[in-house]
Amino acid sequence: MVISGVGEDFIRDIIIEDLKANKNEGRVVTRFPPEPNGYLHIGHVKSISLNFGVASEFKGICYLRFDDTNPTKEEQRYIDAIKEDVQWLGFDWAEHEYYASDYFERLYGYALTLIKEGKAYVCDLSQEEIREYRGSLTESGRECLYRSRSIEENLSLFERMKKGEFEDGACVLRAKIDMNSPNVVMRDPVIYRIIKASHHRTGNRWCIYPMYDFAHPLSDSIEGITHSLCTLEFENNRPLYDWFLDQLNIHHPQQIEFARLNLSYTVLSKRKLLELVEGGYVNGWDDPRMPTISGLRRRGYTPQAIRTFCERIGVAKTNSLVDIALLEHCLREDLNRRAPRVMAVLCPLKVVIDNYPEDQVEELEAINNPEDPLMGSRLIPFSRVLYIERDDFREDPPPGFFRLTPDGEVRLKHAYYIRCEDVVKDERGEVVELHCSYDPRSRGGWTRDGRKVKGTLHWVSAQHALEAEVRLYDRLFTKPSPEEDPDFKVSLNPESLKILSPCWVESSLKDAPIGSRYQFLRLGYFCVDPDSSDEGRLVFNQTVPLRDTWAKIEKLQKEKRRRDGG
RNA sequence: UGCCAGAUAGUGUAACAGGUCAACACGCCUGACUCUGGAUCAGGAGACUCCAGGUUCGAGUCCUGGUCUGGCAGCCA
Repeated sequence: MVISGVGEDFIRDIIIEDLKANKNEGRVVTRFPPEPNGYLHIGHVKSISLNFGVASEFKGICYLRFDDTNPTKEEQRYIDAIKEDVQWLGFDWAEHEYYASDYFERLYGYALTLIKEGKAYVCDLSQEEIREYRGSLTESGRECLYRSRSIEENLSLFERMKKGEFEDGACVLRAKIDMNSPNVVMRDPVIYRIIKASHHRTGNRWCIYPMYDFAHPLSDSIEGITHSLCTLEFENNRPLYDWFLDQLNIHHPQQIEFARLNLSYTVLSKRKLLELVEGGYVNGWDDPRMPTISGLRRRGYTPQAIRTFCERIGVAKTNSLVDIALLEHCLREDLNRRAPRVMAVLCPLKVVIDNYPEDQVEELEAINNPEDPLMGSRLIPFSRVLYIERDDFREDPPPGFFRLTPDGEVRLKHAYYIRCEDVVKDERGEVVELHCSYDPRSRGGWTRDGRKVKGTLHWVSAQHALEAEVRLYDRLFTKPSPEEDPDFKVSLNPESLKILSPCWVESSLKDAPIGSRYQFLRLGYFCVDPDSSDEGRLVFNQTVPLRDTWAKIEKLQKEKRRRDGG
């Protein structure tokens, strides 16, 4: 029952203690309760992973419950998207798909019980008046005269609310608790409001809807939840959560709060993500730059990488900001194992092998994944005209550069050693073509003479290569915590998307299915974007670049030069 | 001048009911290896555990008092 290795946290500690004490007869029941008013993002995965993880570790069960108590904000399409995302992540709620709206009748009954016991009343105060009467953080509130209405009157009024006799906002049902409570949440909170709007599941059956504070604990109780895990901002609401359950004297789950995930260089709030979508700052909820599940999926993230990440960040009560580098590390770790290697040239530079026969084509063997021999190998065509990466040639190489240079020799991966013999430039002095010679003895990328050739380049045969569009992504924001600005959009990264075209990829990618992931050798991981078409249009998304030691060295060199240069 | 919560290397988490040199991961730095400057491997730097007192043979862990940070005044969740 105790988890091996990592995965211990204060919540699991509590559950272990509860189990020892035989609380809940040894059952562990959790739930993931999204409101269907937006798309899931990686912050939600922390909660999903916790709830489903805890349940499975303790031989319990986790439900998926839609918290759909506000018809003005919720939509069926969000429910569909949420289900797809949770499923894609690999979590299984089996037949336990529940809706708070399924409990509306029972919740209404509980409200009647409270009224009958003199613990709830209908209040006619306007929204502004309620706010005034509530007092402030430092001053206690005041009781209004509606608070002393008779039970009969409350019953009849509430009935009329339900029947639709009043307009939206005309009155509300409130719990009668304590207007002087130091906790503002307890100052007679609203538990039912009138909303004459069609609900995505109950249609027009109801015109009164329960508030979260009322619906949530009762839904948890109805379902027999044992541990109700939620984020820190609900800490203040816990006394109210407990109050309803105590007053109604029904099954009482334990609410436990943990810190939500914050990730550097992005925002994780539905409201802000919606703003990015609606403001056209990104191309929809599934834009590969978005931290939404659908965005990450389109970007090429694997469910496993995301789940591993959520396990490694741990669960605690301190507000924290997790370095996105950890997410990227988990991603690379997973992709390194599973992604087949292929060759692709993003910024092409033409290379002509002068001593290679004009119309000869050779098929060379290339291993698909050195991390996994079982993935086998494939044949790739080699011919006289090739493309290599522009960055892989320097006419005037900086120290430590061991790629192609005038008169220098490098290895073409899986192919031959080549030597640069001539550099062709256009009228502006731009290098447009390289003339090289190859060493026939080095076929396969190796010679017996013990020659040391340090640089190895990826390449693609010009006549065989497929044209592709490649989309490069960078962090969405330029600051680690964009939310610290009054307008988080000021630190949006203007270079978060770069479109490269034409790029050239090896011919084996011809029928690569949408979503399939590859390592473009020496460049990074890429996946096929849905914008690709059957007619041969190929679009790749950069999922994450490979660690690039040379880029780091060169950056340091440049910085040093700038400093020394004064 | 309210209530609640939190504070451990750059970042995130540990340290089991006070007891080996405060651990692990990411990141960073070295080096080895390598047909990916990838991966892998080996090593290293980095924390007076928010502060000040106290209890104790012994405190990150307990007590007292501070400081700082976060949350709360929707008919949102």
